[in-house]
Amino acid sequence: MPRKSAVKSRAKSEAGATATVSPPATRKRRSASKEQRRAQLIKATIRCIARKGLSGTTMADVTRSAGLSMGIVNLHFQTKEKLLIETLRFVAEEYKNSWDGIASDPDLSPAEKVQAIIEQDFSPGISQPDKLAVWFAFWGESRSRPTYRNICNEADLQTSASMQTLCRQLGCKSRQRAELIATGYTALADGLWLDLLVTPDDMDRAMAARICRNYMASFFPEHFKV
Amino acid sequence: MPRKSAVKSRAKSEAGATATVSPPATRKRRSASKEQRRAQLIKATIRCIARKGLSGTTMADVTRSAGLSMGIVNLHFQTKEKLLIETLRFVAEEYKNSWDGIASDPDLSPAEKVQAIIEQDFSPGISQPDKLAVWFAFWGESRSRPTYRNICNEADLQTSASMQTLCRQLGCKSRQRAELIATGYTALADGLWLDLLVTPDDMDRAMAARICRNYMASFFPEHFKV
DNA sequence: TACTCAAATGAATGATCATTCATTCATTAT
DNA sequence: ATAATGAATGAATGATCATTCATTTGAGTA
Repeated sequence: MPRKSAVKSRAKSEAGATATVSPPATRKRRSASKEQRRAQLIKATIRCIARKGLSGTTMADVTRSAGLSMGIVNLHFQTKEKLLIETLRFVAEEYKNSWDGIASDPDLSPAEKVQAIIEQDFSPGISQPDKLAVWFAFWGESRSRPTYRNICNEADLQTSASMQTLCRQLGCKSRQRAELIATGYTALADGLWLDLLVTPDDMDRAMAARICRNYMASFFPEHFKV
Repeated sequence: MPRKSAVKSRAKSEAGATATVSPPATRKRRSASKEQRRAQLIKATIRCIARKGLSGTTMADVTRSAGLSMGIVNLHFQTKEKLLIETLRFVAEEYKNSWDGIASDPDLSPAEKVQAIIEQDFSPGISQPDKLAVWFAFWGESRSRPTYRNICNEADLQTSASMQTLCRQLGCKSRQRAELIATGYTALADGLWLDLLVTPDDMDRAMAARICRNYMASFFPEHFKV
C-alpha cells in the first residue's frame, strides 16, 4: 500500500534544500540514546497522568507532550501498558533509593535518620504533586492489577520494615510495639500525601512534616521536639 | 415520538410467528421503583470498580452485573459519567452519615465518641474492600476531575473538623494542637485504609484499629488504653 | 560524496466501548 | 377485556484510541 505520493515527497525535499532553516518547527535529534528516550517518555507520562488522570492519558497525549511522534512508544516500550508499568517503577525506585540513602548513612544516629526521613518524605522532590498523582493513580487501580500492586508494595513494605528497625533502636521495648508505630508512620505519611494531592489548599508540606514529627515525638519524647 | 411503522411491525410479527423459537432466558420483572433500579445499578458499579478498576469498568460490565440490559443506564442516569458520580456520592454519604450518627449521639462522652469512630472506621461495613476500592479509584483520578475531588473532600473536611472539636473536648490546650492531632488522625485512617486495600495480607481491620487507638492514647493517655 | 541502517514518523487500521432509539412487553387504567 | 403507558431491551452507530508498518531522515562510515 503506497503511503505517500511521489509529488509530496519531492516537494518536501525541495523545501528543505531551498529554505535551509525553515518550516520543520522543531529540529529533531535522531541520536538520543535509548535510555534518554525512555526517560523522556516516562517524564512525559508522569506529566500526563497528573494532568489528565490515568484513564484520560492517551498515547497521543504522551508523545505530543514529549515532542515526539506516535509510533515512538512502540519502539521503546512495545505497548502502552509497559510504558505505564515502567513509569510506576521509575517513581517507586526513585523513592526507594532516596530512603535507602538515609537508612544506610553511617554518620546519622537513629533519631537523625527518622528526622531525615520525615524531611525527605515531604521534600519538594518526593512529594511533588505530579509524582503524588502517579502514586495514587496506580494505587487506585492496584486492586485489579497485580502488577501495579506488587510494585507499590515493594516500596512500602521495605520502608516499613526499615522504620521498624529504627523504632527498636530508639528504644521500643517489644517487636510488636515497634511494628505498631512503624506501620502507623507509613500509613500516616501515605494519608498526608493524599491530603497534599486532594486538598492542597488545606495542607502543605511543612504542616505534613510537623504532623509526622508530632507523631514521633509522642512515642519518643526524649528524641524529638515538635 | 412515532410509535410504529406499520410495515416494519407487520414484517417482524410474521418473522416471530414463523420461527417461534425466541430465547427468553430470564423473565424480567418490569416494575421495580426508580430508586430501587438506581440502587441496583450503583451496587453493581461498586462491584465492577472493585473487580476491574475504574478504567476497566464498562457499561456492559455494570449492566450485566446488575442483570439488566445495556440501555438501562441511559434511562436512569443518562451517562456513564453521571452513574460514576452517583456511585461515589453514595459511598461518601454512607460514610458521612455513620460518622454523624456517632458525633451527634448525646449519650456518649468525647472519649467514647472517638473510640466509637475508630471502631466504625474499621468496621466491616465501612472498610469493606469493595468500598475502599471505590474511594481510592476516585481519589486516584481526583486531581484531573474536580467533581470527584469535591465529593471526596466534603466527607474528609467535615470529619476532620468534627474530630478537631472532640480533641479540644479531650483537653487539647490550643486550637492549633487540636488541628495537628485531628488532621493526623484523618490521614492515619486514610493511610490504613490504603494498607487494607493494597496489602490485605499484612494488615487487617483489628490491627488498623489498634494503631489508631495507639495514636490517640499517645496524645490523651488518660482517656485511652491501647 | 555516496551508501547504509537504525531511529523516527504518522496515516491507516481495527478493536473497544458509550450511546442511541425502534421495538417489545408488563402493568395500570378504562 | 382492551387500550394506554412507559420501563426495559439490545442491535446498530459512531467516536475514541492503541497499534502497525511503509516510508523518511540523518548520523556514521567507507
